[in-house]
Amino acid sequence: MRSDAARNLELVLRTGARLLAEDPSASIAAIASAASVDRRTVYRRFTSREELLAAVHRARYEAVEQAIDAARLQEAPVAVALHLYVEGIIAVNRAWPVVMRDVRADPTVAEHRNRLVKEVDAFLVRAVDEGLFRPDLPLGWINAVLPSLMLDAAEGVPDLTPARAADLVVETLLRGVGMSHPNAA
Amino acid sequence: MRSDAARNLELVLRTGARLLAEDPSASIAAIASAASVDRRTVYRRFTSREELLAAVHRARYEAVEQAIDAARLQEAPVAVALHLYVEGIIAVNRAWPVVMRDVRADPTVAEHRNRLVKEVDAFLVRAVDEGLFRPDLPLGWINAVLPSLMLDAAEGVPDLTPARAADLVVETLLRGVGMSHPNAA
DNA sequence: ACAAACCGCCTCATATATGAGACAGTTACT
DNA sequence: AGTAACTGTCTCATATATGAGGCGGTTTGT
Repeated sequence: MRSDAARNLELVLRTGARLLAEDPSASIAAIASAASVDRRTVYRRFTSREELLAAVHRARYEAVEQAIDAARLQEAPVAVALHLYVEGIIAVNRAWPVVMRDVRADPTVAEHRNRLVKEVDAFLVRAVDEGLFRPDLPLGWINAVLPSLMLDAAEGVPDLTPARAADLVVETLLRGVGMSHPNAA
Repeated sequence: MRSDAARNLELVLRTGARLLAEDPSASIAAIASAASVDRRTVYRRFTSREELLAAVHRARYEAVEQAIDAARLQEAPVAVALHLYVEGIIAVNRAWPVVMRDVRADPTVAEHRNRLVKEVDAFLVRAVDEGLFRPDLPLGWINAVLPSLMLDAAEGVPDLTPARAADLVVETLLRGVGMSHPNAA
């Protein structure tokens, strides 16, 4: 592939992620226009709209995979792994702000996603076993709350660096935002 | 309005909320079909698609308003008000599962929403003042986290009643899901 | 039972998004 | 400099969603 083509491809993917996050039904024309590229250029690279969507999701999940690998979810101490994971995902959420909703679209993407979800699930179980999380809560609860918090940190407090935002997420997750706990006062 | 027309209207609104939550670009035809009603019936009641969307959002925010009023955010003790508010919103999220994203659509709806947001903001400030929440966090953080948690509680743990789900949200919000705090063990 | 309201179904017009073909002009590598 | 790759533009076909008019039949309220 020629270098300018590669640049355009990257640009289309990133612009697509951004626009689709704001409006999941953004048209190819709108994406192309926002990327300062002709609509036809997009259609030359991706045969169909679905293909572009799949490519954007793929880009995102590759970034997620890198973050997961870097967090060493199975080997590192749980507290460390948790922080690394959260920080990585916050960065990914900012770089690839794709909506999580219609993930079931492409089968390859779904499979990729399921593999990563399984890894995180295993980590959460380990975190409970090793006493980081309370075991008396519905298992699905932490699983639901953690991604929400990471999304809030990515979008809700954009001034914070990923590292500081991760501090906030982990602290909120583990101890909450209430006043009365040992480390307060 | 005739009674059967009222029933159909209600049905369309509820079905619309459900479908639009799953897929914000759901067509009028899809909504009508899911509501076992002809497409033309919808268009008779709502001149345009925007109008239907606005009506659905209006229905949701009226329910939110009821929940806020019932919580007595300014008079009741903060802990009580918080719990009542959370429980009410969880119920609303289940009854009117509208996406929060494109709220900026209709001006009347946006205005309505802003008024409610302001009320909740004031309550959160009071909660900090009265020592329920830690004051050393970005003000926007609790504001971002609370709605996410209420959404997670509505969708992520559907088996729990609104009251039990509210317990979970409040406890998670105030003390987190970590192991080491005074009430554990 | 009767009049009005309402619904379902047909049809039509319009707008917008998708996808592809062809070709001239420009840009990148060797 | 020359070749291959790439892009922009124009055009066309197709599909789908929106919105509205009209009409016969059904349901509701009195």
